[in-house]
Amino acid sequence: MPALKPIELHRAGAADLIAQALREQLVDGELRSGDPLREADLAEAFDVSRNTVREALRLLTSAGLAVHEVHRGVAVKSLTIEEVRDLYGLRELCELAGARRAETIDAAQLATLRTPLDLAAAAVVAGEGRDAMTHDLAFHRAIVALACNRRLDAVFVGVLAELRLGLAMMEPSSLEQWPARNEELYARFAARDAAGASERLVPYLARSRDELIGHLQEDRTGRDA
Amino acid sequence: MPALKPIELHRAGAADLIAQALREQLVDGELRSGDPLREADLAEAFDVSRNTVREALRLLTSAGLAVHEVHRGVAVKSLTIEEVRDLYGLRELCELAGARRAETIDAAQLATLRTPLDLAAAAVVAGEGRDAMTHDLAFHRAIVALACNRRLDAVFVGVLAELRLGLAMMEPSSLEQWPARNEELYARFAARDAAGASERLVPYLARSRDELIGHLQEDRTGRDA
DNA sequence: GCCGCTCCATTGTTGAGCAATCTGCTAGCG
DNA sequence: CGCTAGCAGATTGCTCAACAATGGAGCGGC
Repeated sequence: MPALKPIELHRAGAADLIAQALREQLVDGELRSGDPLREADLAEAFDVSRNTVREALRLLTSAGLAVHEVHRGVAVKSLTIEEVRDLYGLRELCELAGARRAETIDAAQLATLRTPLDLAAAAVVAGEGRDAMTHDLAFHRAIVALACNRRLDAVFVGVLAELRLGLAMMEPSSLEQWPARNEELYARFAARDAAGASERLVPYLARSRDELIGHLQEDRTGRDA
Repeated sequence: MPALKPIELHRAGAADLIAQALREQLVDGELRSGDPLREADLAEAFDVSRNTVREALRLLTSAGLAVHEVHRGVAVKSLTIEEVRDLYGLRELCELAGARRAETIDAAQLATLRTPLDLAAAAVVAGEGRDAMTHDLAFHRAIVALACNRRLDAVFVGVLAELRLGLAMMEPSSLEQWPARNEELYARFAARDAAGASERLVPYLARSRDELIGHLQEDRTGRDA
């Protein structure tokens, strides 16, 4: 037999499942920045023991999605403007590393870029803002994946997860423009034009960053008032 | 009163302390790749409950320093050659991001590069290989810090921690050459020559990577025999 | 030799319990 | 009226003991 498949089952324990469930509530916007994550509540909600919840919260905390203050508990992290700037800086490093590989891209890799692009476009047409963002981010993840570095992928996934903390609470203003922008970017990859892809990526990210920062500033002034 | 100090106390819980203790045992080489981390043993050794140990192990695992297989427990991670390659790829991205800032470096930043360099040189003279490596890595951390991106720093610290898993088990072969290499690199920063710094950084890292990979291959063949 | 079985060590998870600490409220004081 | 001290409730930090679930090692039969 040809060695069936070395697939790692990576079975998950309860704590992992709960952490994942909370992550999903984060991207769905059901949990907003600053919301407290009380152990007793979660234990009852998920019908597990408080200890298991604590393990799940440790996972979220070390993933950077929540903050933990001793004797005050865990709360959904709220991003500062400086953190957003740093996250986008790191995001740019990751994506540029992927873009650099555009020169040697092959058909299969191009397809991994194409798929989320089509899904995102469909979601935009359907007016599903949240789905559009999910697939848009998947497109960018595929760009990073071109660098063929799993560790880099892991970092990027973490960065996106944290960014979603902020992105989840804003309606993207220019949703309709995304497909055109992404197509333009995709065309550079299809043409194996690494420099062109990079040149388009940087202002793309800068604009996204400024949009999020602007939103945070609005939110902050609104909160102070 | 002028707002005493906005210092974050960041008090640590028992789990954090244990995780830190284990981290230190890792860099000191007391724990080697593959060593099992049994909950009961650690609970007794640190005189805490098994639950607290579990939390600490979760932290180590999500930091990438240990692996966790359900119902089989936690063990110190052992790096594959591919992972080392990926880690060095990511490390290069981080350090190049710092090197790019060499053009605008000021005297204070230059001093942050100088200090670990001197400490490393002293350790080499004293024949303290482990200390030499610690300070050498601090030098590289200072390079990355030039990028003024805390998130990037955090990623880099994680990368170095994982690399130490491999570095801890080998005696660096060319220890005496380090100071000269580092001085050469430092000179490029002092001269605000970003391009020159990058050009020297890349082969420096490549050599370090190949040394580690070579050591891993030796070890692997040795283990199979 | 190989297959299945049993036993043992270890992990996964629970639930209760208590000390430490934070928070908000109230009472007393100037 | 404003302010501080302190009390009470809520919440977390950590422990302990228990039991189920699982994986691996050893063992006997074929």
